[in-house]
Amino acid sequence: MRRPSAPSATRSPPSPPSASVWSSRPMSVRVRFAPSPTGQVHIGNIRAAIFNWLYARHTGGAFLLRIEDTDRERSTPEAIRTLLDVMEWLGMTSDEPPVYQSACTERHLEVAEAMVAAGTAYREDRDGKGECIVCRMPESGRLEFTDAVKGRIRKQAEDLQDFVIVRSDGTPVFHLANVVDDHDMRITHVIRGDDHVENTFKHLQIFRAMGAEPPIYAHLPMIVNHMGKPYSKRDGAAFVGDFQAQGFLPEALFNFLALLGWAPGDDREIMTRGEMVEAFDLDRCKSSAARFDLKKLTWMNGEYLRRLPRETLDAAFRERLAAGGLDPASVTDEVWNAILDLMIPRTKIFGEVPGNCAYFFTDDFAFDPRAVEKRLRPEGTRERLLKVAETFESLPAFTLESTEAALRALGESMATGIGSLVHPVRVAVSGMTEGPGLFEMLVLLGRERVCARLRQAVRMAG
RNA sequence: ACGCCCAUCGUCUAUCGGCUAGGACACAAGGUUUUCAUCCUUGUAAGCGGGGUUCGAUUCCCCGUGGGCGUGCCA
Repeated sequence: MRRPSAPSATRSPPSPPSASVWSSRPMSVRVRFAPSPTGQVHIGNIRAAIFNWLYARHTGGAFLLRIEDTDRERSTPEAIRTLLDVMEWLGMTSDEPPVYQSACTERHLEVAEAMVAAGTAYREDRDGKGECIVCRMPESGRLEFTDAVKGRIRKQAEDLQDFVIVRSDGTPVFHLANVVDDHDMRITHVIRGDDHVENTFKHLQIFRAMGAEPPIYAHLPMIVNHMGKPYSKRDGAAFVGDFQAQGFLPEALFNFLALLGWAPGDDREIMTRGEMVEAFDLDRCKSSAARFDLKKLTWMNGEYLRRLPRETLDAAFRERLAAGGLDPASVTDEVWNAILDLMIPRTKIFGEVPGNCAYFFTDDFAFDPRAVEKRLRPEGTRERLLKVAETFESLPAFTLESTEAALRALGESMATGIGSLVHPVRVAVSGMTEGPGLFEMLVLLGRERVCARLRQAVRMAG
């Protein structure tokens, strides 16, 4: 398949897209994701990969991976590993062995030479750096192509300039390598970012020079940040790895990203892979930029998270707690399961697990300053906390019912109401203002720990 | 500067000339309990401006405006 088809000697202009041998019969779709491994995979790039993947699956075609590793500096084995890992994490693996662009350099140069021989390219010394090879663009007329998502796109030849395809140091430039590889991989649809629309004219010109039928191009709108500006690394989470680290689920990220620039047409949002594959199509893709809404992703992640089987959640909680320096085994199985029951509905991202559950596993948990200020500082809290501790200590049994009854009784006798007890107690034992029902929490922590924490909190109280 | 592309609630989007403009996130209120989350109900909220075409424009055309991209021996 890597065979060079001899570039035709046709002159620059017409070269009608003559029906090639196989174009008369239904050619099966072949798409590719062609990232350059930089060590991180950008969210915009992976979205392009998702659309390629969906299109391949929808049409029953092939999804291929081409690693554009010609930048030897950055394309380290680790960077490539990261890329492959991300692809696998999201469940998108190449249907054929990945093509490494760096292995195709000779072929690229061979095409360039053939273009020079045919007159569709020429050698020139542009800036005294030595001779490079330049591709000839048409000098007049109008160029156009039909983009599968943007429709007809045209440009006057005057607005296009001849461009370098081989540097004076003998290395092929992106445009050449990209096109030759797409050709050799028999790519039928190039689905890529918006930022490549203008390049398409150059690419088409190289295809023409090769005497080959160009693929169909589909340009996806860009993803922009919350400010509406192009999403960059400066925007915080811009890489797939960031989301992975924060504990987002691959299925949720996939679903969310698929909905940026595409919609099934009905009102479905949460969809299975199969549903997305079935509903996906290029002509349902939008052509305007989409903003990345972290809140919606977070919501969607929560939806996916809560549908996970118990064992998966159990394992994920254990893993996250351990990563946060907490020991899940420090509580009994019974308590552990009760904690899960309480915390799962309150979890949207696994990354927040250690922070939200710390007080169950250690006495050395953090106090939210604002919570302390609001619930512990107020006048009289000290006395109330002490009183609660004494009451709890004198209880015959420390249960859901007994603790609640005791606190209510105390609250009524105090005129400040039960709220003036409940809130400070919560902060005293957990360090925060939110969490499971107070009495469930108390019982799980146990009388000893609760009372100790109440007495400790007195020091912070007003 | 020139060229290309884009333009519906705050955000993601539906609408392929008939719209009382639909859904989701977020937000607000209520059901609820001490908080938070979940769940349910309800509510606020949109067609960038100006011209045309048409019986009728969010939908088609033009001009503005705004934004993005491009104009590299970067990818």
